[in-house]
Amino acid sequence: MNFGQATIKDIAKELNISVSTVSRALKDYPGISKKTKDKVKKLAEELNYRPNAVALSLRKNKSFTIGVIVPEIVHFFFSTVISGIEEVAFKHGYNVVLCQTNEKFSREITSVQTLLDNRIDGLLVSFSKETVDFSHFADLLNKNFPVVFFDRTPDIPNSVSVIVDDHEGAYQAVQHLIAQGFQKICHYLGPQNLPISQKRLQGYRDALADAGLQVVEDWIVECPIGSLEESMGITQKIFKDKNNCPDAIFASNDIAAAGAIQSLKKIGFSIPDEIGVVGFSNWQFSEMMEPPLSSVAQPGFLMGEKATELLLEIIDEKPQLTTMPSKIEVLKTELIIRNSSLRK
Amino acid sequence: MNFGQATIKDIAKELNISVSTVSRALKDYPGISKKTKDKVKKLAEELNYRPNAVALSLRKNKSFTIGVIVPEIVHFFFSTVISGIEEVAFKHGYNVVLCQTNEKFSREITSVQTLLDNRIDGLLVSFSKETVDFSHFADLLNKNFPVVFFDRTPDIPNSVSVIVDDHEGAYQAVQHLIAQGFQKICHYLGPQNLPISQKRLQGYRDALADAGLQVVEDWIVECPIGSLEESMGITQKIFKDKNNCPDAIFASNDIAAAGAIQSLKKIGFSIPDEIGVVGFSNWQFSEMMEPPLSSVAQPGFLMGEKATELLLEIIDEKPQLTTMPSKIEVLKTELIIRNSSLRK
DNA sequence: TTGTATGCGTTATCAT
DNA sequence: ATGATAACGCATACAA
Repeated sequence: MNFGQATIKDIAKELNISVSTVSRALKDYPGISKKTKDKVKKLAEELNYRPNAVALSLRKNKSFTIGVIVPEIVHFFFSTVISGIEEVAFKHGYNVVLCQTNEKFSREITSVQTLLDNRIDGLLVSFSKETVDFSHFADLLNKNFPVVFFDRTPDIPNSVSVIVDDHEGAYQAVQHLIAQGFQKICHYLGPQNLPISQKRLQGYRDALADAGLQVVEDWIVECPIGSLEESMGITQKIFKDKNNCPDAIFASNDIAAAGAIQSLKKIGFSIPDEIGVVGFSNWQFSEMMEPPLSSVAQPGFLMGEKATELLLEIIDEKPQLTTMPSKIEVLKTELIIRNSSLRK
Repeated sequence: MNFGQATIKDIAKELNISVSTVSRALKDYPGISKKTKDKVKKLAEELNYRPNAVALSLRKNKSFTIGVIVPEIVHFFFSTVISGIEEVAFKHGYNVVLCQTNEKFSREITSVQTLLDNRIDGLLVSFSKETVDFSHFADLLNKNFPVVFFDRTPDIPNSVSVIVDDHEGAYQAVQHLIAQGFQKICHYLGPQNLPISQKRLQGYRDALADAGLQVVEDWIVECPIGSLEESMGITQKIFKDKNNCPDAIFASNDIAAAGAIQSLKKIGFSIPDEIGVVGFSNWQFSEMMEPPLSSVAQPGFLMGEKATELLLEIIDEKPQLTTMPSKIEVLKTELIIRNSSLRK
C-alpha cells in the first residue's frame, strides 16, 4: 500500500510540468522562476508532500541511518548508551536501527549482515560475550566501512573505540577500600574474554601491589553470567569460613555487588563494618540499596554521544586530527563512595 | 561509497547474461536451467552478493522495518518493552528503528514524520506525557497505516493497543495494604493526563470504597516528574505531622515509592510497621531495596512481544478475529509482595 | 527557465 | 530458457 503519499510525479502531473522542475523547485535550485517555485511549493504543502527517504537512499547511496548492536537492551548501562546515541543521531538527522544479540555470537553475525543489507551509513557496536572471532568486524574495517566500538573493544587494526578507563576505575575503587582499612579484598571478575573484565582485574591487581598487599588467586572468582543468583551462590562459598575469608569485595558490576550484599546480610555480616563492598557501573538502584552501594560510575550517556559523534565524523570523512591518531577515546570514571564501603 | 558490494549487475556482466536471468536464478524461479542457476549462485557466493534492501524497499514498497517511539529509553519498563519488540521483530525478519521523545510532544511529531519518510511498515508508540492532541496518530489510522499503541493508549477511534490492567493492579495493591491492616492510605499519582495514571487512581479509589474507607482528597498527590527528589520532597510534606498523616502509600511508580521510603526512613518511620509502601512496575531494584519494595509487576517484555505480533498481523493484513473486535489487549499484572508492606 | 534522459538495484512484464 | 524494458521516487547531466 502507498498510504496516499504524494510524490513529485503527482505534483508534476497536476501542474503539467516535468518532475525535474518540481524537484528543483522544492530544493530552491538556482534558475527556476519564482512563479513556478511558489506554485510547486504550494501544492506540495497541500498534498502534504514529503520526499521518500528510501528513494533518496538508493539514489544518493546514503541512508542517514546508523546501526547499533548491543548485547542487551534491558541493561542500565547499555540503555543509557543507546539514549546518548539516539540523541546525537537525532540532532544530526540520522535514524537509529537497533539490534540486540542477547550475548550470542551467531546473532551478532546476522545483525551485522541485515544492517549492511539495509545500507546503514555506519555501525556502533558493543560485541557479545561469546565473540572471540572478530573477522566480521575486521572485514568491515578493511572495506573502510565506518564502525565505532564502544565499551567492549576488539584488538584489531584500524578500529576506533570509545571506552572508559576501566583500569583506573578499578584501581581507584580498590585503593579506596584499602584506604578504608580493608586488607583482604577479593574480586568478582566479569566474563573472562571481555577486555573490560581483564582491565578491571589488572586495576585490582595493581592497586593491591602498589599497597604492598598480596594477591590471593583463590579470591579472584569469575561471575560469567552476572546474575544476582550467581553472585549470591559465589558469596556463600567464599564467605563460608568466617575465620578465613576476605574482608571486602570489589565486584566487576553492580548486580554482582548487589547479590553479594544480599548474601552477606543473610549470613549475618555487617556492611561495611565487617565487609566492605564496591561495585562497578553505578546502576540506578545502587543508591537505593541498603546500605547504599559504592560504585564506579561510567558515563554511559556520554559514551553514546561520543561514539556517535566519532562515527558521524568518519562517515562524513572528516576525521578530526585530535581523535584519529589514537583511535581510542577513553572516558573518565568516577568513584561514587557510599555506605557499603565507608567506615566512618 | 559503495564499499565494494556486488550487485546482480556485476554478476550479469561477469557471466555475460542478463540481470533478469541472474535475478531469477538467485530466487529459484521456475524455467531456468540448472547450469545457469549453479553458475550464478556460485559467483554470487564468491562475490559475497547480498540483495540491496533499500532497492527492494523501493521496488516492493515494503521496508521490513518498524518504527518504535518511546518517551525514554533509559527506563526499566520501556527498555524491557523494547527488548520484547526487538525479539519478535528479529524473529520475523523485521528491523527496528528506535526514537525517543524525552516526553516532548514536538519531538514526537518529528519522529513520526521521519519514520514515515523512511517508509516504515508500521509503528509502535507509547506517547509522551505532553501529548494531548492525537491528530498525528489519528491521521495515520485514517490512512489505514498500521499503528499499535502500548502502555499509553489514546482515546481515538480504530486504535489498537496493548496495555496492562492498571485498574486491577492498583486495586489489588490497595486491597493488599488494607488486608495488612493499613487504613489511611495515600496515593502518589502519576502524570495526570496519562490514562495509566487515571486508571491506577480509580483502582485506588475503588479499593478504598469497596472496603468502606474514606478517600481523603488531600492524600492524592501528583508526582508529575517521577523523580526520586520530587517524591522525597512530597513525602516530607505529607508526613510532617506524625499525628495526622497516612499510614501507607500506594505509589504510581517504583521511583516515587523508593523516594518515599528513603524519606520515611530519614524521618524515622519504621517500614512496614508504621508505614506500608507499595509501588508500581516492579523495577529491577525493587527487590534490592531495604526493605524490599512490594510492587505491581507489569509484563513489559510480553507487552513488547504482543504489540509487535499485533502490528505484524495488521501489516500482513490478516488480523486475527480474536484480537480485532476489542482492539485492545489487556495484560495481567502481578502483585509482588515484599517486606515494605508485609506486617507479619 | 524548463524538459529529457539516465541511473541507483531490483523485480515483473512482455518478448523471443 | 533467457533477454530487453519499464517501473519504484528521486536527482542530475545534458539539451533546448
